[in-house]
Amino acid sequence: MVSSAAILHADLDAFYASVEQRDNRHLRGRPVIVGSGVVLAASYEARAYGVRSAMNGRQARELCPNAIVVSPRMDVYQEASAAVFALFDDITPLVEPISIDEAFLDVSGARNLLGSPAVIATNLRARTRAEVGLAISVGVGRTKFLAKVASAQSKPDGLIVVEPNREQEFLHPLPVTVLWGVGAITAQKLADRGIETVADLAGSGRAELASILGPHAGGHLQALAHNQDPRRVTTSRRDRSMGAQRALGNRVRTRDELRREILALTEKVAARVRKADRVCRTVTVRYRTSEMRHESRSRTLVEPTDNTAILTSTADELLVGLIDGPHGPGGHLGRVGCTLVGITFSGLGRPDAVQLALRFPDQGRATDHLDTLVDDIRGRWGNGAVARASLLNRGQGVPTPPRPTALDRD
DNA sequence: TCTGGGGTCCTAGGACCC
DNA sequence: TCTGGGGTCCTAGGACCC
Repeated sequence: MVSSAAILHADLDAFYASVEQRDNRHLRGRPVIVGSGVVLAASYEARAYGVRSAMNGRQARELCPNAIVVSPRMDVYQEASAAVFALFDDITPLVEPISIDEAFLDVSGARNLLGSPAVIATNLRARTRAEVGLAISVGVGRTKFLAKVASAQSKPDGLIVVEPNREQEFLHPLPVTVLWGVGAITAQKLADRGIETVADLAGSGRAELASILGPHAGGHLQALAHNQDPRRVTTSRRDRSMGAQRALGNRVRTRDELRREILALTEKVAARVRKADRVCRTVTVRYRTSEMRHESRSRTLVEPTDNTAILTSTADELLVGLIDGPHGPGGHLGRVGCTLVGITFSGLGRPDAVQLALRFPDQGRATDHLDTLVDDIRGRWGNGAVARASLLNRGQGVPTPPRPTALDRD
C-alpha cells in the first residue's frame, strides 16, 4: 500500500447559520442571516439570493427580503466548535486549527488504526452530523493546499479525495481564486493578463508573475499552481498579535470621546495580553475616516511590556497624532469624522523569551524562535538555565541563535 | 447603530549601521 | 566626479482570510 502523506481539511458549512438552524427548526430550509449591521454568516438558502458574508446588512436584506435575520450567539458557536474539535482530537493529535470552524488534520499515521483517509473522512462527517448536529465538508489530499481546495470544492456537505495520480487534473481547470491569497484585487490583476485558471498560472513565467504581484507572492502562487506545498501540519501556533476594534457609526465624535474609546480598547487587550502571559513591543492605533480611508500610527517600544499605563499612554499619543496629522479630520475643531478605532499589540512574546531577545540584538523580532528556544531550555535544564542564558551574553549580541548545547556547558 | 471583529502576511521607503 | 553596497529595523499601508 502507498503511504504518502494524507491531510484532511475539515470545514463546517455556513457555520453560524447552521448552528441557528440546528437549534431552531423554524429556520431550517429557510434563508438565515446571522448579524444585522454586517453579514457574519448566511445559510445556503440565503446565499442562493447572492447574500455573502461580510456584506452590508442592508444590501443583504434587499437581495433577500425573506431572510430571517438573527443576532449572533458567539458562546453557542464556541461550544459547537469545541465539540467538533474534540472529534478531530479523537482521530489524530496532529490537528492544526485555522479558525473557529476549520482545521487541518494529518492522518498519515492513523491508517493502521482507523483505515484509509477516505474512510476516516467519511466517519468524521457521520460523527459530526450525529453527535453535534452539523454538516462538515472534508477535503483529502497529499498537501494542505490540495486538502483545502478539495474541501471548498466539495461544499456543501461533501467529501472530495484527491488521489495522488489525479492532482493536476483536479487543480488545473479551477479558477485562480481557489488559491489562498488570491482575492478580488489580485484576481483582477491576473485576469488583466489573461490568467484565469490554475493552468494559466502554472503556464506563466515566474518573472511575469513577480512583475504583477511582487517576487514573494508571485513565487508562492506559481509553486502552488505547480502543486508544490511543503507546509506541514503544525499544532503549536503562537499568537503574533492581539487587538480590538470598535465601529462607531457615522455620528461625529469629539476627540475626548475617541480617546475614551481607545483607552477602553487598550485596557481590554492589555488584559488579554497579560492573561496569555505575553508582552508586546509594538503598539498600533488604527482609524477609519468617514470617507472610509484607513490610517494608522504605530510605535515600537524599547522594552516590551504588558503594563497598562505604558500601553494606554502610548496609544493615546498615537491617536492624538492621527487626529492632528496631515489628514487631520477636524481635530482642531474638537469634532472628528471617524467611523472606527482600533488597537493592535504586535511583536508578542513571552516575558522571559523577550528578555532573552534583548540580549541578542541580532535576533531582532524573532520572538517565536526564542519562545521555542526558551521552552527547550526550560524543558531540559529548568528555569535557572533560562536566566543564565540571559546573563551569558548580556549586551554582547551574537551572530547566530544560541544553541542549548553551548548553554549547557555554562 | 448600520461597512464587524478577529487575525496573518507582505511591501516600499526611510533611518541607521558598517 | 559619482546616489557604493549590504543589512536590519521601523513605519504606514495594503491585501487577504474566516
